[in-house]
Amino acid sequence: MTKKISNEKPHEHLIKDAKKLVQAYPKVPLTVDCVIFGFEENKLKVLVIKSDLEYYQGHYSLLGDIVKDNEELDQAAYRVLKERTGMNDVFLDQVRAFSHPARHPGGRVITVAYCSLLNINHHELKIHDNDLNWHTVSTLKDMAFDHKEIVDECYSWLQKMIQEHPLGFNLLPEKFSLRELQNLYEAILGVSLDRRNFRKKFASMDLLVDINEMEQDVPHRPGKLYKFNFEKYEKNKRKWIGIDF
Amino acid sequence: MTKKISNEKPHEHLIKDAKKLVQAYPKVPLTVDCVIFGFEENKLKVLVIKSDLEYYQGHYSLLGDIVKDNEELDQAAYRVLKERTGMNDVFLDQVRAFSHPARHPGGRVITVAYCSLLNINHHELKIHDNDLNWHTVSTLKDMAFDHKEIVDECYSWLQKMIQEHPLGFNLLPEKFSLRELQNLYEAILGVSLDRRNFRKKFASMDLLVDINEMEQDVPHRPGKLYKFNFEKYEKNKRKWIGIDF
DNA sequence: CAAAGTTGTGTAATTTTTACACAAAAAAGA
DNA sequence: TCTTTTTTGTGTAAAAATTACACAACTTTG
Repeated sequence: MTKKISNEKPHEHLIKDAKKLVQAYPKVPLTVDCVIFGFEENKLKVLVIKSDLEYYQGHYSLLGDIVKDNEELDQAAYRVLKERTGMNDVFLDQVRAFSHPARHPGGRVITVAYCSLLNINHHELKIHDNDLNWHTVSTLKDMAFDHKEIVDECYSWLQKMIQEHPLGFNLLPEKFSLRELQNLYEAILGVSLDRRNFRKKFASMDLLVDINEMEQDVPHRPGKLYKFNFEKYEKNKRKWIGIDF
Repeated sequence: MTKKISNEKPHEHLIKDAKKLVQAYPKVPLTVDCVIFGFEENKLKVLVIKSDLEYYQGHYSLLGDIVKDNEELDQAAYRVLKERTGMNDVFLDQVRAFSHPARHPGGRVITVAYCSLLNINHHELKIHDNDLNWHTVSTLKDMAFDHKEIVDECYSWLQKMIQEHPLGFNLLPEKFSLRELQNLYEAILGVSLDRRNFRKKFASMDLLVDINEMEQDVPHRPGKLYKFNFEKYEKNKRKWIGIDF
């Protein structure tokens, strides 16, 4: 009944010209910023560049760019990544938007932060720019804009994500030893883990493939090398149901 | 050494005028959209409104608005919430940005999705607009724009979050029975849970306060009422370390 | 006052997590 | 080539968490 009445009501105030509507919207400059993590010498690193703003002279900044007309945010982030590192097919995920009106000294700019993980020693990785460098995350400070806040947020995001998803492998070479894997977890989570339990855990997941190779050129007894079986993981991804807080 | 050289290098190409730089940036219209969840008759609901675009005549749309000049995204989302529901102090969290170039028929509009949880029966809740209504999440379809995709994403987000954080309580009255709490979890997660184990779990958390009241006006034996102890939760929030994927 | 429906509770079995130590392998250096 | 150093690789027992499962007491309804 009620439905009928509302259906019969003439559609007053319906907007016919969507284009005109959108043209009247206020517009803001929009950028993406990439927090590109790497892992080297048992430390989590992030790729930064010297700010090109005089205002932030000497401070580091994240790699970012404006979002182009008709460009998706993900696309823009991939573009930044490709332009700056030469890398394709890198893990990348949106974290969140940062919108403080005064976050940019040049006026309002909203940015969407992306988190990316790559292997610092990947042969295709090309860091062209001299001012680009891998900075240890734990010693970062005085960044340009709100970039420190963005890094902090992405770092927290990463800490949570590597416990729930096999992201960490993106930071390692394709072949890695269990020790390297454990070092990665320990460095990122900032804890030390029991070696036997760590190995048992990964063994029970049955997602590491023993490739029958050993580490080379290590100054100690070499460990076995493994690959991560991404296909198997994708197939068996388990839906976790539980309540825990 | 290298450091010294690069320090001595004159700071060529430093941008002096940040304002001019930003003025040259392309700009895009930006909106927020709120996925406002409620819980009623053991079903998860979402607040929707008939689209005011002729293009989407008859389709439901989320509650959203443009982001104003110098307005933070969070602020804009709170404003939408306040204007549409009359509610303050409601749980609200950013989920992610949606940026498909063709997501709006009027041209490019990027939107940032927020997820909000409120008690449908809260006495301060005022749904002024006749076209506003609470729609069961599971039967939603044919929404305007990419709003169905946004709802789906927020629903997934909610399923994950209620397992890790005590968000669910925002959907219930201040005083609730364990049965109501369990119904909430079952409805949102789409599973059925063992009653004894569910109660044991919450009892072991020791975050529910027995307020020595009983349910009123229920057509069966009334259950005890509880409140959630948010203060205690905030104090004892545990940092979970574990690897599980 | 009987019937229907719901609350509230405990225990045993299973699974998962934690803590912990030693022998074998390889490299480095004498 | 032998000794030292460092790291790999492995199992078990205790503790904790999760799961499965049934019955009596209470309240409402008719």
